[in-house]
Amino acid sequence: MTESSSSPQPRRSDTTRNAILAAARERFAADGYERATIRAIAKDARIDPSMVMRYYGNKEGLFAAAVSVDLELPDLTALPRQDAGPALVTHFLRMWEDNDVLTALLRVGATNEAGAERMQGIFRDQVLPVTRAVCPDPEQVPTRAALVATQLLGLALTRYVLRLPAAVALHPREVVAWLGPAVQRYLTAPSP
Amino acid sequence: MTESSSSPQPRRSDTTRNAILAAARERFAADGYERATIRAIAKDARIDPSMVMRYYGNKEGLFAAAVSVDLELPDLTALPRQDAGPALVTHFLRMWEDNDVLTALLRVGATNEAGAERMQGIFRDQVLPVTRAVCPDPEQVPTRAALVATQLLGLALTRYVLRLPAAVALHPREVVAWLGPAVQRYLTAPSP
DNA sequence: AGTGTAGGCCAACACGTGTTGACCCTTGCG
DNA sequence: CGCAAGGGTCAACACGTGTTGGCCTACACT
Repeated sequence: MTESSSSPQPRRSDTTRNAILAAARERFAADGYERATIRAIAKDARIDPSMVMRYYGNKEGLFAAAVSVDLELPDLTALPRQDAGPALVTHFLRMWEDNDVLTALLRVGATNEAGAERMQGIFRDQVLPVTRAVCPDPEQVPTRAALVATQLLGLALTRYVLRLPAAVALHPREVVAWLGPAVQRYLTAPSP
Repeated sequence: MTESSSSPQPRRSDTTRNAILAAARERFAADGYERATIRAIAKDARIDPSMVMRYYGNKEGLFAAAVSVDLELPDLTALPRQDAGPALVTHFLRMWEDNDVLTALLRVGATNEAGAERMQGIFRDQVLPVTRAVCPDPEQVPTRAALVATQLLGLALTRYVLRLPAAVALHPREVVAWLGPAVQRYLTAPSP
């Protein structure tokens, strides 16, 4: 029970709110924005659809509340520079494996303009800074970060969204062993 | 009753059919499956929505007819083995730049189960064989093809769907220079 | 010419959606 | 106890969707 951190008193309805958010995350991740209906989410949360509106205003508000992403990216300056790539891949893999939100965001980002913008924001606010810490030439930071995103989001897409069998079958160890060096190269290798 | 199916006479309605398909491709690419409405497609084609049903049965049939993908992958055995990666990247880049269908398919694949299955089919029927021609160990073919897909689809996702500014800004030459070696490594480098 | 058939439009149906407002029930406090 | 306030439900609205069937029109063939 958290009471003094930001919201003064725990409301009696918090469990319902959380149930709604959990159900919303699941359905957005599974179905995307349009096909995840408020009625279905409410049903999952064992609640009336109108409660969703009461608490979150409208569908967009629900999505905004349900999908807030903190990649918790590690501080890459803390380890040897040539380990950054594998470390990033490892972190992403674990993050995606047990986090509906990321799949939801990717699915929605692929169809919904607002979703795409949100992903751009995450890239700008979370990926770029971390890249900046590792990459020598500041001018190359956006390019290199974009290349990294290319590879990591491609992994997420094929493995968690499209579910290409061959991509799903990869053992996490294999993924790190293969993608780690590739990402490392995007981060620190001299421009070709 | 009518003519044979192999090379029938050009029907009077072919221009309409093509207009519908073109409009469908555009809208599916721009909006994804659910938000691309038959009414909107019909309007673009300057036609009544019911014509779409007459010619393609239902929305799913329209999608199936509109999105038929031939990647026209080059024969990688025709060039030096170490050029396969850059050649693949170059080909994909050109393919995506002027082909709505691919973006449409990716968008739909991200939300729609049927779309995802279609992408799996393309991977199986078109990407796997080409990889097989280049990759020495047959047992590794699925893995390596999946890795390639990871990188190439990641590029398409960030550049054409999410439109991350830094990914859009990359000059095609840069893309090839950076991704070419990465793809090459996935194809032919010894397993790590 | 006449006529059958394919091309095309219109209006409507059934349904599912997001959203709303009126109405209960429980809780906590005076 | 009484009673306000918030948590929760019900039924309905307005709208957009995929889809259907009836009707009109213009061409092609005999």
